[in-house]
Parts: sequence; structure tokens; C-alpha cells
Amino acid sequence: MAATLRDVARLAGVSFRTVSNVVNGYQYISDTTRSKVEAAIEELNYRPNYSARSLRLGRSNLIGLAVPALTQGYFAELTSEIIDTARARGIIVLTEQTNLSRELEIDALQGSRRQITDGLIIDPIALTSEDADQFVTQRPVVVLGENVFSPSVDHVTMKNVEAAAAATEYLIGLGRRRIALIGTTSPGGVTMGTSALRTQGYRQALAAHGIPHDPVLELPVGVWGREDGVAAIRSLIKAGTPFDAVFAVTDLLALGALHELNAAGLDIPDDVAVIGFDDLSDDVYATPSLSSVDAGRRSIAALAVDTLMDRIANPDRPPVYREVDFAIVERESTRRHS
Amino acid sequence: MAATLRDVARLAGVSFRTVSNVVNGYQYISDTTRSKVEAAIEELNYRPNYSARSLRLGRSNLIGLAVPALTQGYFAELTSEIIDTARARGIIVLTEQTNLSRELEIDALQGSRRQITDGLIIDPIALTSEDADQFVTQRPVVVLGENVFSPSVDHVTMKNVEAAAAATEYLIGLGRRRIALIGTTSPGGVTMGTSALRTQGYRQALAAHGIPHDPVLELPVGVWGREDGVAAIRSLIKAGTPFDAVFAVTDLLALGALHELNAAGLDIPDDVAVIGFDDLSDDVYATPSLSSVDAGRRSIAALAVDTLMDRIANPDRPPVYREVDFAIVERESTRRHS
DNA sequence: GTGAAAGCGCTAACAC
DNA sequence: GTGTTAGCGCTTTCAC
Repeated sequence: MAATLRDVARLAGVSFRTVSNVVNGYQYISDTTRSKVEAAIEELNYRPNYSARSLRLGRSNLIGLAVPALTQGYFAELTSEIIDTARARGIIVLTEQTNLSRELEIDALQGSRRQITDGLIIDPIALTSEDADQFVTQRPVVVLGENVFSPSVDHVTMKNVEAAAAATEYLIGLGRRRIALIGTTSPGGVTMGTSALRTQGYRQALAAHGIPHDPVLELPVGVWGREDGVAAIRSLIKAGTPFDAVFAVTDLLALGALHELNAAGLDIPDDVAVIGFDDLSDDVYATPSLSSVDAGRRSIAALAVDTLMDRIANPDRPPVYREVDFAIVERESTRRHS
Repeated sequence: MAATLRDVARLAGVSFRTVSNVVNGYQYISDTTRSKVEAAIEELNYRPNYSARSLRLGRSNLIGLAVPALTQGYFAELTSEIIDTARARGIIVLTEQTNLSRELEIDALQGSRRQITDGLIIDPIALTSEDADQFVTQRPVVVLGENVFSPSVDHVTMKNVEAAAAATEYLIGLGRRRIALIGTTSPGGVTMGTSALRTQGYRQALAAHGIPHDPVLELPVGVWGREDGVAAIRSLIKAGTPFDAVFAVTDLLALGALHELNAAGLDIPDDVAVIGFDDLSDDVYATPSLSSVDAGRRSIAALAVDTLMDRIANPDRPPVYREVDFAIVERESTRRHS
């Protein structure tokens, strides 16, 4: 059996309250007492019992993180960054995957595991703003992405419209006029919100430059996997639609597109320039390397954790809506040959 | 404040022991009582307090998972599979990243967060078998990979030597004789164990076919990122070493190699056939798609969770060493043109 | 600076 | 089938 505070106190010859004080770094303890206690802790290899501490404090230092799938590069990187940020704050992250399922997202928000954690960071895909009340829960929630807006909850997100417009303008600046959009909203498709915003940015940029908007160039996809990028390019080529650039609303789609453009024998970027969205670390190793929009994932990770911790400490403050900055990252898939 | 068992009991007009019985699915309760209690639970939106339950039971239903980095595809997929397997068993996973750091691996094993979880699954990279006693801890540990063997602890791992030999033999069967090995052990390199075993398999296969073993074809790397695969091919080409195939000890290295071979204008697989190791889902979307060794990651995830749960339930059973099966997955990077 | 004691919410042994 | 009670290990108010 593991040693308890009492065991340590007995060995050190002090009251067990004193041991608790030492463990919690309480100030006014004589040096001799402190070192006696520390020696006893060392000898018994004492570790505080977190369940007891949590029960007493009503706080576990655990937070939940609910993302669609760790196998998607964006979420693997986001999760990695959130775990590291949390660790630096003394917080432990309990990750779960919602697999694009409405049920699992509701379970993440409402299920009994919420009880274990002090708060939750969630990136909802299947839920929409119509489900806004699902997000109003006993314990703090920070919502990522813009598929959902729930007025009484904290949000941390990216500037989707502006960033998508910037990517499109960048392609226009390269002289491209027939810019395909892969991953626009589709009637039954998931990720409506994000997709809609990036589509909006794309159209805004075209309009701003007087480029007519051709519906044939806007390709909806099922989900956001590489295979969907492949399929989009395939359908474009099959239909014989001319195009000289591709803006994919996510890097996975862009990587799939790259693969299929290569397979079709097209030159990138001479025949078709390609830019994605998310700035995954994989982009550098694509053939050719993939230009992308860095939408601020690293900032989002840090801001999400800090916003959640702040809300836990301060439950009554008004909800915040925070957006992080973006940047275009230029690589071979759009670079002019020099 | 959240409702407690007592609140529910008061509302339902029963003793709070009865409520506990209902919550825990105890058998002998009258249907009327049960439904009264359930109505009260519903009305108060009661959720059991896990800290209290854990404190009482000495068991949290939380397990730790320590992997090098979620940004590495293999570990993202492994983690994803472990989380899902655990969830199906009612267990929650608390993931941390050890970043190839010896200190962080020791912290995962010995640190105070061990206290929160019932057990730990760890894939050590920086620690070696010389650190075997670090793995002997109060609470159950399951060790993944073969960088470490600690005799009194459970292990779940893959058949590295056999799988690497099979990959090499497969290339030999394709008529290749100058097979480069990317990711062999290097004096100061990490992941010595895994690397050494796969190198051993490679050499065994060559020897079995009477192919002389050329040290120039064995390329050590720093870590196992795509950039290291790029560097390995670059050095090979720069040195003018002839080669007609590449076996990379991990897919990330192989994907980097693919990228650099493409950049050098070599035809894959005609000039150089490439096979990796791990069967990441990315492999399908590489250009060309990457052949690989499926070393049994999915089985490892399930087996690791089950072995840990079994050990938690049964702390005194003898330690086990379990190996899962592998398979060669053929794709374009090694396929003969038809 | 240290000690005694209450109680966080729950489970389970023990009565009835 | 239901009620009473002890106690898991800890933090913290209140004394001294």
C-alpha cells in the first residue's frame, strides 16, 4: 500500500498537518522540521493521493479535450500543442475523439466524464449553432472552430474569412484566374461552418478583383480526408473544366489534390498552383512542397488553455470570443520558377 | 453546486444508500423505488463524483499513455487506437508526450501523475534496458517497443527482426541487390533498440540470399523525421553509391526518401524501389504510394490496453511478453509496372 | 509554528 | 430490500 500523510508524519515525528504544510509549500515552517519531513517523504516514497485532494478541493487539475480524430494531422498537432501548454501550467489533458459523430460530441459535453475534469476544450464538427444550448454546462467549456456559436460560452478561433480571402488573393496575384475551390459546403456535408466561411472568403476575393464566380469550380467534398481531395481533382479533370489553381480549404484535401494532379501528369505550379489551409508539418515534404495558410494553430492551442484556466478561476466573467492571426506560407506548389 | 447522492435521496424520499445502489446497478431494488430514484437523478441532473468514488475504491479508471510525440504519424494512430479501445472498456486515457527525452520518460514512470492513474502504457525511446529498474513501480506498467526490456514488467511488441527480414526479402524477390537501409543504428542515435533489430533483420535476409553486406548502404539517421529520410538519400546520391532499392526502418524516413528521390529525378520503383515500416495511413497518398510493413499497430493498441487492465485486476500474475503478427503491404513504390 | 477535528462524496460491511 | 455508519486521504478552520 502507498504511504499516506499519516505514515510520513509518524516517521518524521510531527503532526500530519505539518506534513501537509510541507507538501503544499506553506511558508512558516522551521528548516529542521521541513528537512525531517522531506527525509521521511523520500524514505517512504510518498506521493499525495490526487483523488483525495480533488475531492477536498473540488478541483482535479484535469481538463478534457475533444477533437474529431487524432489521425487527422491538424488535430494531432493541435492536441500535441494543447497537451504541452497544459503541462507547462501543471494541468493534465484527457483526450477523446468524437469521430465526426453528433452523439459523441454531445457525450463529450454532457456525459459523465465531464465530472472528472475541471473544464473542456472542444472542437465540434457535427454540432451546429442550433445546438447552442448543449454547450451551456455546469463546468467551463471553450469552443474551438466556427461550426458553432453559443453566446454564453468562450470561443477561440481563427479568422477564416480573411485568411481564405488572403489565400485566394495570393493566387490571383500569381496571375491565376480559374481558381478551383476544394471543400466548399455541400448540402449534407459535415464541417459546414468552417467550409462556409472559407468559401465566403474565396468569393469575396474573386469579387474584389472582378473575377466572375464560376460554380463549376466550387467542389463540395464528403469529409476532409486526402481521398476527398483526390476525388475532387478527378471529377474536375473528368468534366474537362479548365483551371489553373486550386485552393483547398484544408491541407489534407490539398495533399490529396497534389497526389492526383501529379498522377494526371500536370505540372505544379506551372499548370496548376495549389495552396492549402492549416500549415501542417507534412506540407514541407509533399511533392512538391505545399503552400498553405498558417491560420494560427499554435496560438489557438495556448489561448484555448489559458482561456479555459481563466474561466475556471473566474466563472462569472463575461464570455469572450477570441480570434488569432494568420499568415500565408509560400512553398513550391505556388512558387514561380526562378 | 452539483447535486450529491444525499440530494437525490432527499428528493426521492429514500435513504442515500438506495440511491447508490441504483447508480451502481445493484439488483434487488423494487421497480417503484428505482424509478422514483431515476426521476430524482434526472430532475437534479445528478452525476456521480469521480474523485470521491476513486478515493473510496482506490481505482480511477484512468490510465496513462506516454508516447514520444503525437505529431509523429505512427504515434498519433497508435494513440487514437488506444483511446478508442480504452473507451470501449470504460477507461479514460490521459496522454502525455515524452519528446525523446530521458527525463520526461522517467517522469512519466515515476512522477506524481502516476498517482492519478491505475496504470501506464509507455513507449520508451530514450531509456534503455540498462534503466530496467525505472520500470518497476508501485502501479502496473505495460512497455511497448523493444528499446527496453525489463524482466518483471509486461511487454507488448512487434516482430521487428522477422518483419524487417521479410521486407528485405520482398525487395530481393523483386530482383534488387543494392538495397539501402535508412535508419540503421548510429552511435549517438536514439531508438537504438528498434533500429538495431530492424537492421539485424535486414542483414539476416541479405545473408540468407548470399548477398554481400555493404556498409556503405547502411545509413544512420539522427531522429526519425521525414527530413532525416531526405538527408539520407541526399548523402547516398552525393557519395555516388549505386543502389536500386531502399528499405527505411520507418515510414516517415521512407516518405522523406520518396520526396528526395523524386526531386533527384529518379523513377520509383524502376530505378529505386522503396519500402517503409509501420503502414501509416499517409502511405496511400504519397507520390507514388508507399509500400510498407504493417507491423501490427492495431493489434498492439488493443493488446496493450487489455494487458494493462488484466494486470490491474491481477497484480501478481507473472509478467508477459507478447508479440503481434506483421504483413507486407504492397503499393506503387515497389510494384512492377503491369 | 504545530495539533485536533471536521468533512469533501462515495462505497460497502453490517444491521434489520 | 432499505437504513446506519465507518472511513478512503486530504485540506483547512480553529485553537494553542
